[in-house]
Parts: sequence; C-alpha cells; structure tokens
Amino acid sequence: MTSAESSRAFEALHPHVQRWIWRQGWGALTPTQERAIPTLVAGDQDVIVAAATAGGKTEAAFLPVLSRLLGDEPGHYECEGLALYISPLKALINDQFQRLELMVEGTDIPVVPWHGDVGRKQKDRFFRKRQGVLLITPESLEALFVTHGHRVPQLFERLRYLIVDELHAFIGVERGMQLQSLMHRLELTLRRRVPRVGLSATLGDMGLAAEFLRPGGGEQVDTIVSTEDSGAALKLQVRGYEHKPPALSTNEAEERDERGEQVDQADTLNGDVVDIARHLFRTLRGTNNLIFANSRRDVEVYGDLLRRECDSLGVPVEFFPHHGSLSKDLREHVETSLKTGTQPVTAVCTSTLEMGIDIGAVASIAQIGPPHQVASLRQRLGRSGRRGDAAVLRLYIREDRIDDQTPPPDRLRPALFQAAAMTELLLERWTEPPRVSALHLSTLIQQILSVVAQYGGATAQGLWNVLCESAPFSAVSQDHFLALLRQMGAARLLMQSRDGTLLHGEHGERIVNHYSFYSAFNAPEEFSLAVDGKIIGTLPIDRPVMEESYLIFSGRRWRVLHVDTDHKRIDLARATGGRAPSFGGTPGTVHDKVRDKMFELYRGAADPVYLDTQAKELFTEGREHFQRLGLRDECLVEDGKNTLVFPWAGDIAMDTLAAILTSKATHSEREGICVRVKDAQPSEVRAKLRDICDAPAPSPEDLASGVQNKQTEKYDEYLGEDLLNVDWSSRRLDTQAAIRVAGRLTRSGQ
DNA sequence: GACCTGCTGCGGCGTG
Repeated sequence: MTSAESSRAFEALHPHVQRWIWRQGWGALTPTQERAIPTLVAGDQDVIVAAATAGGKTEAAFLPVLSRLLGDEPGHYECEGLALYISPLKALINDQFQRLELMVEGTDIPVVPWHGDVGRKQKDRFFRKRQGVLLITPESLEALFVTHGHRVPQLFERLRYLIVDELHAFIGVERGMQLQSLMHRLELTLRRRVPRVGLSATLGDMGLAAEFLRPGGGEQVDTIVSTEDSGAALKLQVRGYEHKPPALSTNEAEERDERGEQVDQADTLNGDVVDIARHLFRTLRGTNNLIFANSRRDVEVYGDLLRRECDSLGVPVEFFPHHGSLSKDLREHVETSLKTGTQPVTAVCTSTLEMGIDIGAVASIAQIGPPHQVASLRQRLGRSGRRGDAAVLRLYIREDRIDDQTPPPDRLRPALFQAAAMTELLLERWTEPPRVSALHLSTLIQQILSVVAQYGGATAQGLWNVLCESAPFSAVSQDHFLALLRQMGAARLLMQSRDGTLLHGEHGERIVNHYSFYSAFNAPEEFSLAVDGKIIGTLPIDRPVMEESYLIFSGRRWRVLHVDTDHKRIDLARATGGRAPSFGGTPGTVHDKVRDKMFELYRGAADPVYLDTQAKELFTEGREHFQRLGLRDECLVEDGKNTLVFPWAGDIAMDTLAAILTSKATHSEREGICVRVKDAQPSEVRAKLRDICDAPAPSPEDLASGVQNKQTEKYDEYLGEDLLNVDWSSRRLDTQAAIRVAGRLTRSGQ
C-alpha cells in the first residue's frame, strides 16, 4: 500500500482536505478511497461505493466532494457549489453533520442538516447560502418541492453532487421510488444531469443497484466494490429446542384469571421458551450482546424473562428491550449504555439495531427463530467481531413436538432447515437481490399530487413526461396512467380547469396540505402508552387492549388504567402480572434460493458442523421424515383427500402457483413450505400442472382479482379495483416463475 | 404470520 502522501488520490485532493487527513494520522488511504477519490473529484460520473465497514466509505465520498466544492486553486477556501446528501435516517444525518463540521473547519463550506427535528434557524441558513453540504431525508426534500416549488431552481442552482447513503435501504420499496422521482424532478428543474453517488454496505446485486441509482443508465455507473475482507473469524452455533407444554394450560390460566388470581407469564409460556431464556442469561451475562428476536412481541417476552432472571438472583438488570414501538428516549438510553460500555448491557431487539448509528462492537449476536433474510442475518452478524475478535453467532430454533396430528410439512423441521439454509448461504456470501418488479402506483399518486403542488398545476401530458416517459415510473403504461388520473379525479384528488390544467381537488388539497403527505410509506395508526403523563411507546390501533387488563411492555409489567379512544392514548400503572401484546404486521417473503438450499440440505448426507446435540437430532428427524414422505424423488404427496405440493421455491412463486391452481378449479393454499391442493389426488394435480405449462400464462390481474385485502400501500385506497389488481400483482405475483416451477414439478417422480 | 423508516407552518406560552 502506498503512503497517503504519495498516492494519486491524495494528490487530487484540495490542500485543506489533505491537511485534514494528516491530522487524522492515517497511514494510508484505503483501496476503496484510492479508487473513489479521482473519479469523484472529476465530478462528472455516477458512482456506487460499496464497502463493508462504516469507516472509510463516508470519507471516500466526502473527501473528494469537499475538495471539489473548494475549487482548484490551492489558497482558495471559499465554497463554490452544493452537494446534496440524502439519508434514510435522521440519526445518520446527525452523525454525519458532526463529522462534516470537523472536516470543513477553517473553510467557508456551510453544512446544514435538514429533517423534522431541525429548527428554523438551520433551514434559513440554507435558504440564504444555497451552497455547501445539505444533509436531508427524502421526506424533507419532498416538503421542499411542495412548499417551495417555485424556488427549487434557485435553491439548487449550484448543485454538483447527489449523494445517497444506505442505498440498499431504498431499492425496490415505495420510499425508493419516491427518491428516484425526486432526483429526476430535480434534474428536470435544473435542466441538467447531476452526478449521483450511492453508498452502501450490503448490496445483493450491483447491476440492480446501478440501475436504481440511474434508471435507464445503470451500465454507465462506475461501481467501486471493496474487496477488503474483515478477516475476523466466525464462531457459529445453531441450537435446537423442541416445544414443551407450559406449566399452566390455557384453560387453567384463564380460570385463575377469572378468579382474580394473578397468572405469571412464565407459567403460560412454552417450557422451551423459558429454557432459551435461561441459556441466554447464563451465556451472555457480564458482556455486551445483541439478541435479535423476529417480532416486537418476542422482544418483550424474552426481555421480561431475562429481567426476572436478574431480579430473582438479586443482580442488576442488564437485559433491555429495543424496538420501534418504544419511545425515542427509552431506545436512546439503551443505545447509550451499549456505547459507553461501563456496565455489561445486552439489548433484546428487532431490526432497529441492524443499521444506523454506531453502537460499538458487541461480544456476540443471538438470533431467536430463523432469520427472514440472509441480508438481514449478515447485517446483524456485522455488529459483532470488530477489533479483530471472532464474530459469535448463536441461533435458537424451536420446533414442534411431533404426534399423530402433526401435518407432514411440520414434521420436516422447516424452521431448523431454513435457519441452516440461511447460514449456509451466509457462509457462501450470497445476499438476496431486491425485487424491483412493482409498479408502485401508490407512490405515483403521491408524486402526481406533489408535481401539481410544485408547479401550481400541470397538464396530463406534462405529468406523463415528468414522471413516466424516460422517468422512474416508466413501467406504467399510458392506459394505466390515464386510468389513474381518472380515478384521482373521481376521488376528488384532482380536478381539471377549463383550459385542461390539472389542479388539486378538494380532497387532494387537504391531503397535500397536511404534513403526513411527505412520506411515501404506510404507517399504521397508533395509541400512545402513557405512564404518569410520560409517553413510553405506542401500540397499533387495530390491536386494542381492555381496561384493567395486564400488559408487558418496555421490559416491565403494567395494568391498563384507561383507554382514551378520542385522543388515542392508553394510561398505564405498574403491576406485577402481564402478557406481551401482539403488534400485528405482514409477513415477508423467503427467496427461491433459500428453499433450494433447504432441498439440498434434506437430500444431503452430512450434518452441518454448527448444530448442537439437540439440533442434530431434530435435523436427523427432518431428513427421516423427508425420506418417509418420498420427497427425495417426488414433489407431490398424498395427504388424505388432499395433495401436498413441495416445489422448493420461494414464497412469491408458491403463492402464484397456488393462485393459478385455484383459478383452475383446484382450490389450493400455501401451507408453510408446501402448497395444499384440496380434494385432488396427485395424478390429478400432475395433470393440472401439465395444463399450466401448456396453456398461455394467465394474466396476473385476473389472479389478483380473487384475493382479499390488497390495499397495503399508503394511497392504495384511491386505486380502483382494476388498478389495484395490476399494482398488487406486480408486487406479489410472478407467473413466469410459477410456470417454471410447474414444469419442474411435472418432471418429478417420473 | 415481520421488521423499519418520516413529517410543515403557525399559534400560544414561558423564559431571558
């Protein structure tokens, strides 16, 4: 490695930035920085910088950007342009603001953070200067377009770079479509192309990421991928548990409840859950760790068990819950305790602690239940094993106790095999590519309303040109676009003036003028939970609790004093009993590759080395049942009057296959890792599958028309049935994949 | 039967 001073990248930087590097005492620039700096200083190309660690990536982008803003002359310290940094998290903006302030010290470069918690003063500073670095969220940028639309050309006149941090968090989701649209609208307003810079740690597919950053021009994006290995060793264990009945049956618990006796949550929980909590307590006590549970409810369940374990031994509590429904105060308290490290602290958390601010390295990671995605498992593992120590990961997997009633798919120990499959894929360095097939009509509605606000009105042709033609919503057909405008008219979101200009309708006006308009994603309505007037968190409004019932929340036990429906508020008081609430939610989708790997593990002979004794037994049983069902050679299994189909495919392909079979008068349902076809023998199912392969592909919209509850995105309520079917099927169905799977199935067992 | 993210303008009040 060359020393910092002698490298080409270093030479390309402004003297002020060079001095900043000296002051840091860096021996050398990282290879990623060496590659990124010359391209970014030139400032005429789109670039993606993908590097595993937090350190180095931000500098790889900001050192050259600040250099460019200072101009070519060595003695020049005045700012000559604007860089726009867009982040998905407010916390990240605050972090970057502090780092940048130190980097620009001694220059004239203004750095302005801009999000919902930032005061008027800072924002006015940007309105005056209109240069330097503006750190902003997509929502706040949206707000600028809506409330200062006519000023956008002047405000961003000097824009030279668009930097998107945590790029992976935007790809394939509504919020990412909004971001693409905003970047495109910005360039249209300025009448020029602005180089885009994407930063990320975990990208599953660089081609998709490049195409996301510059729709229609992904091939020209320069992708700089760090090949530096963290080098840390990995210690891995998958622990198996079989369900044990709770100490009290549901009936007994209810009877005691009715008699007014308090029921201890531990007595109503399955014995294996209590066993897992005990193992976590014994193993993790005394060090800093993260325990990831798959739901907020489980966070509260395990958080409560671990706290009581501490209490019963009379030792200080060191296990604390952390999830998105807890108040900011409570969450920040846990984050700070993890960071300072004076006392041992373990957070029991959801994906809240997967990314975002730096909490420092922890001794180990625990994962309860199979992870939903390999990408998420990788991100979680990355929190352990820094500073050269081995990364430690323990997975705790629960499986059913098998009896005569256990349905065949559950005998296969699917949770354990999914966990093992994901672990294998993690070791193979594979990551799910994002799904980018969705039309995102909900966000198109938002963007139409926003463009009308920005220009004070627009024609249908103008809207089409700005949003769809060679623009982010190019997958939307002209027919669908016109149908959408008509629906928006009917819902009074839009109205047409005499000269044909589209303006906000009565209802559209109301929506756009409320601050809730700026986000593209859907957020459920919530009750706030108050203790002595202080808000400790929230509960979804569709999960009501009764007055006088008991609740476990924030790692403590409460009695519900009062439910105020008008003000959406629930008052709580301390109690000794309680149960963890359910927070609801919609399930995610498992990728094809994971099911494929599960199939491979079922057929294999060797046991993975990372299984503990019980997991090994469960694994062996899973394979035995796999053999017994004849699944090695056959994917269709007779089950009473029904047939079970095991396609070893991802959720989207399986759901689509079930929908196609149902449309062919064979009622079918997804059941875990298989599809249950009702009242049909395997031979009939095989014939149906052959039909599916031979016939023309069914229209996804027709398949969607039989599905209930399709309104899931923010503005879906304004889509008519037809457009809703089009949009929903673009998100949730894949007929080509289903037909491929059907083809494979007809060839099995022959 | 999952998780997470974000938000303006202005009136009213208290404090320096």
